[in-house]
Amino acid sequence: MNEVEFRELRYFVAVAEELNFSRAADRLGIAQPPLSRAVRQLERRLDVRLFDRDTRTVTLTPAGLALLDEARHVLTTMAGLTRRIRRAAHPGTPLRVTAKAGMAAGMLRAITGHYTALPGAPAVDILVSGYREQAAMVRDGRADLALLTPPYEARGLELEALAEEPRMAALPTGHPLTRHPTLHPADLEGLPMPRGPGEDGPGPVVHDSAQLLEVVGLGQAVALVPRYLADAHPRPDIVYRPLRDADPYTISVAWAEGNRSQAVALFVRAALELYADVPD
Amino acid sequence: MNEVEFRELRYFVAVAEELNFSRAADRLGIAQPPLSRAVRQLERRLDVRLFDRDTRTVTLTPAGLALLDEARHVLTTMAGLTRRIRRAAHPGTPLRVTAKAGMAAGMLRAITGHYTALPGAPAVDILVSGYREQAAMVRDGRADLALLTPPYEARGLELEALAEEPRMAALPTGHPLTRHPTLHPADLEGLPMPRGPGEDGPGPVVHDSAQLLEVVGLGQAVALVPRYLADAHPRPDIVYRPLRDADPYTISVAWAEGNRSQAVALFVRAALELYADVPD
DNA sequence: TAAAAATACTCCATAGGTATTTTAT
DNA sequence: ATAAAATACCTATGGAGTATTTTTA
Repeated sequence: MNEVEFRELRYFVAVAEELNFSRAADRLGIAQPPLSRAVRQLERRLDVRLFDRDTRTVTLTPAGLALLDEARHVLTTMAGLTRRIRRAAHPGTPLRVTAKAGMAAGMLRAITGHYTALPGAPAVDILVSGYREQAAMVRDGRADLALLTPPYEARGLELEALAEEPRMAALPTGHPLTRHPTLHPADLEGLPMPRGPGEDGPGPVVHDSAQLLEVVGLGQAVALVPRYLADAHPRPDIVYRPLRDADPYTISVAWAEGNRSQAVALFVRAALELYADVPD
Repeated sequence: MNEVEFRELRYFVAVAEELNFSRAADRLGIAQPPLSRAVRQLERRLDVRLFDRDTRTVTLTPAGLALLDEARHVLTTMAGLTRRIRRAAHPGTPLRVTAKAGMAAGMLRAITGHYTALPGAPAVDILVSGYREQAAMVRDGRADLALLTPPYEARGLELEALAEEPRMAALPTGHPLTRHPTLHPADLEGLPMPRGPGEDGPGPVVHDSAQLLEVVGLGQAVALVPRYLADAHPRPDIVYRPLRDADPYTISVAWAEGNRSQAVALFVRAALELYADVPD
């Protein structure tokens, strides 16, 4: 037995995240000594030191850092695979599609309608998902498909572009820039922009588009939003202005790399039939 | 312990490929009963029947078929990860780059020269690889990087486009189509084209570009080849003609998804500095 | 009847637990 | 003095082996 096992990767990731064997063991629900031994065994198998450790501090070696990223990916792939296979076996389970609240309204409803009319198509559950959570939900199998807008991490996903939405600048009413009928991305340079949790930079942190519009309306930031969002949320405290020469949002449908299920393929085909106006 | 383990996937894939527990056990170097039990345990864990089996025949269920593809992918990812981490830990190991014989000559030599001049860049080993084997070599960790031309399976890879090569039609001397100075892809419709091992269709099977040119020269087929190949192999028995409106070959540099090693990043940067004439 | 999977059992390698020691702060 | 990893030792789960039975082409 000289092969790395999943359990060892799970243990390694826990230690790498806690940087403390005792806490990691606690989190894993095992005792500390077996965890120490399992990590040592992994190091032996890979013939690599993954942690520099003394009795007070644990730090990742460069090799450990490289492994951490890849091991996380393997684990989520595995989690997703497990969920998908479990579901695939029980026929009649609805397809789970996730999208941001705002965009889902029109586009996802249209695709779903078109899809469920097809012969042999199962029911569709629409999942609302948190800020920038769609890609992760597809990767780990909580959803079968997602409608995505950038930015997203494409790793572990397969994508098909569906549509391009022009972007609008959202400005607080009365902002000096609102005097211009159209704006250029450079005009917004240096102004505070909202950011998602986890992103860094200046500007207020927002968790969804409602909060984003709120902080713009209060004059705390300006934002770039796709046009569907502007259309769906006319507000007296916000003025939208079209942007010249900004990259449009490309809205894509995504599914887990390697998912060859009939239902997923049908859904993608339905989506492309309705929306495929983007050249490959 | 309710988690699927790596070993179970290996066992499952062996049985799925052999469709015979005894032979699979033999291949795995274990006895048949533990293999049967391991597969049953996997089925219990996934709560899915993977094989329909009686004592005479073993066949994959639809769920099993779906799992096979994904399990293979997880196994090669894991094999690649292991190789990469093992190598990453021993500094000074040369970077392994693979490409087809024909193209490697110019492009890979140029990139390698540019790369090795950089400070901190390790040596580079150039690996020759078999027909359409480059992507697989990167996925399973035998190579760190590859120069690829279509068609290839992008799963598990990250890519950066480097250059576009126009395609030429390779025709046997004296072929009626050689009377036209340029051709259109439609002109070749229906003619026998060489194919790689594993591809199906009419036309002779070839393993490398030398064989490909040979069968063309013998009048057994016509072929589409990138221009560098035409330039490198002028032959009296073959006439090359430019193609109008054919998709060019996009030559890309590829590395394993998630490989964030310094040396790989440097190499990609060196490649892009020399060849990045392709818009993103 | 013969080939192949399942069952029954035995064994032992190893994952995991408890108690203790070592080490660095 | 203390927090945390390593070591020592024990237990038991379950992975693997051998022998045998069951099943069906």
